[in-house]
Amino acid sequence: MSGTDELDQRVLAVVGRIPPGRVLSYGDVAALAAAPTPREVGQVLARHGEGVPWWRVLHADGTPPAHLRERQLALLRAEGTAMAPYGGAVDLASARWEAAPDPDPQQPSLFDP
DNA sequence: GTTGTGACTCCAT
DNA sequence: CATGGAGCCACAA
Repeated sequence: MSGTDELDQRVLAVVGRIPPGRVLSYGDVAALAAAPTPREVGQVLARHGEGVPWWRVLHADGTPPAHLRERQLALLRAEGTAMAPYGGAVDLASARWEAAPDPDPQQPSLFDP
């Protein structure tokens, strides 16, 4: 079997469960999907991104890739995503999705006073 | 096997 | 704020 296929599935799974109005950076997706590098996330979305909300993934500074800039911003704005004051970028501080690193039912809560 | 390219990110200048 | 370089990994020619 090929690990790359599994990687594709993991990346698509992570992107697929980003809720509307929320976003992640390529680096975030890479970390959550255990991708080797953020670049690979972009490659996966370029190849198989048709079935997932790819527009909820952007650069680490909240700006979308140049070739998708207009379309992606329009989609994000349509979902009510928190935009930066100047527009043209997402306010990551507000819109960044606080995803659980891994929804493990076996994993006890780290917060246990 | 080498080289160029890409939906990345970080750091220095 | 703009540029460049390095680190990074997969893929096509």
